[in-house]
Amino acid sequence: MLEHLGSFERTHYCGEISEKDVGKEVRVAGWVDTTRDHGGVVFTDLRDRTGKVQIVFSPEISEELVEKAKKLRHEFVIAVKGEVRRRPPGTENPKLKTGEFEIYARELQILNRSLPLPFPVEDEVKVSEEVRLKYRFLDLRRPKMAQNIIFRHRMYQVVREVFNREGFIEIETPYLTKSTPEGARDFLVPSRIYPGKFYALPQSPQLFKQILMVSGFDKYYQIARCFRDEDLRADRQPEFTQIDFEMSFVRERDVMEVAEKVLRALYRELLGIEIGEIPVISYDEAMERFGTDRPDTRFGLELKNITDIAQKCNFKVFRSVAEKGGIVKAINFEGGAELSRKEIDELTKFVGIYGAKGLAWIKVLPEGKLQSPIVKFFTEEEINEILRRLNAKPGDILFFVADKPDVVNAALSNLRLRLGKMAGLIDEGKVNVLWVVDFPMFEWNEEEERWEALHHPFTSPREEDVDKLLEAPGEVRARAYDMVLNGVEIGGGSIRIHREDVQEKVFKVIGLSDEEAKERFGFLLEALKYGAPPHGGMAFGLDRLCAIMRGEESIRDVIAFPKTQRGQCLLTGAPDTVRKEQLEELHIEVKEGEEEA
RNA sequence: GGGGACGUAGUUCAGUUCUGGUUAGAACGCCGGCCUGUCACGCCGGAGGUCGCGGGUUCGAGUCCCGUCGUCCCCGCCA
Repeated sequence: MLEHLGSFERTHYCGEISEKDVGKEVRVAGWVDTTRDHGGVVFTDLRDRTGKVQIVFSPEISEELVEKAKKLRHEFVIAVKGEVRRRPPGTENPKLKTGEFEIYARELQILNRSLPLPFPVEDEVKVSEEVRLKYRFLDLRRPKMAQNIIFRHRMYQVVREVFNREGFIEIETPYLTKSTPEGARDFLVPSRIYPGKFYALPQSPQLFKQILMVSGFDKYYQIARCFRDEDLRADRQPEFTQIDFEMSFVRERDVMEVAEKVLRALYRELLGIEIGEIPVISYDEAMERFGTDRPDTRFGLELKNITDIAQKCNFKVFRSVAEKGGIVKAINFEGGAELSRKEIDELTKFVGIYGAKGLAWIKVLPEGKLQSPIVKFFTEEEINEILRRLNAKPGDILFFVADKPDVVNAALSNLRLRLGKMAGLIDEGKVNVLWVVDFPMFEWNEEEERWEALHHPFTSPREEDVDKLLEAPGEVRARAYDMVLNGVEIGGGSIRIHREDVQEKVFKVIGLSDEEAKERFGFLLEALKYGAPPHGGMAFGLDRLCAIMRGEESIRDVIAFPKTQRGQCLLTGAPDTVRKEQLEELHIEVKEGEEEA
């Protein structure tokens, strides 16, 4: 039954049949989307990656041909030779790009069959992700998914165009490299030649690109795969792609300008959107106003600090928090006074996820009266100052969280997002980009009782802070910058340390002994001794950016073959056990009872 | 490591708790037949189920209990 391609040569893609082809003989090939058998005439929608076109099999051409066409089923692979005709008046299909035309088939080759499908190949498919991932080859035939993947391809091209035009050199860095402590868990690759030794897959090309600067390449870029063995989320995969670049003899602004060029080109050329001036705000300001270093500034509902009032008030919950170094912040959910007790309870539960022990509230009723479980603890002056500071009007509800700063900020920044969504305050059409700068260099890790690099330990401190590195690490500011798009961190970078003495100091602050530093990063320290130029760079998260630009919720929908939340590839079944001989060659023994069936 | 939602034909779901009871339904898809302008074609007929898996309670379990596996969302984690 199946036929060979023979001398068939495709002349057109399905989705590209147009006015100029009318009357011409064309040859198309693809997958059978649907067939409609009318007894006499048979209609088939033929699909390839460009779209669909209707094929007509008519008994007026050949009874035999129609009989053959009746055998077509979903996703059969066929090649068709026929004449493009304008459809008879009244039978045009406005839903199809090619809906004014159709191909009158003269020849039909059935090249392959398909089993009945586990799910229909169409955009509005309501099927579990589990099934989609198992049959990813079918999922990727769905026009929306195919377009996502093609869009991603076009992103690579635009990115390369910009960097090439700006004089950057594309260089590949190794995937088999050295494990580095600090940061995420590494994926390890055992060495066959060196028993007991391991390569690590890179968490980023960071160290290699810095070394390339020392080598004098001056401007480097790469669309690089990165690997991190951490738990997954909707926006996190164990392997992901970065648009990575690095430049020598630059300051923050130079790097940021290149990044802006890349982002602007992507939006202009792929979506026809011009991105305007990109504002810059400090980390401190972002934390104060939004409670996060990646604020979504498409809407208001900003946080207000009332710790000073809390310190003096008679509400013990607030006051004791303030006295212990905690803070109290509040948010005015305008027009929210109609929230029910149940809804408030739900929001209380919601902030609990982020560690908040409670959610205090004050309703300003339409007639101006206050309703709240906590007003009785405050003087009239204090209440008036709170209302003034939050710009509260009748009909509003104020929410308060008191706790350690990170808990308050996490709880309220997430509450802000939730309320913004709930009230429909977020304009999904907006493209809101901003820079966050002036990050602290270090963060105190309470569990490990040591300072940690907030960005990474190769980030340069500000010149004027270098002297404070050892005495007051908490006050040191980093020369780092993050790019935030609609509340998503899409990229980040920094001016790096190019002096060995400064790099050693930073290692010391984060508790890395000289020996350890040498052991793990000796090659970097060594390189810094041989004429390392001042340099800096940045990396964009390509998957996230692609997902945002395509309006997808999950980066899995812009990755051809993603992993599940437990890190499995449902298509191939990875990870999987390997043969005993393979393990032996690698000098690896799996502990008894820890093997999965 | 923790919290939550879900798991029943190929697929999406109903049935599941309060209230366990003979033969587990629907839609789409699939198979067969009819139909010359459909495009979510239409009409007639048919097949298709280890109710995720294991154990328990019971005269009797899709339904109740315990465990386990899987998918998704979140917290921790992700320099």
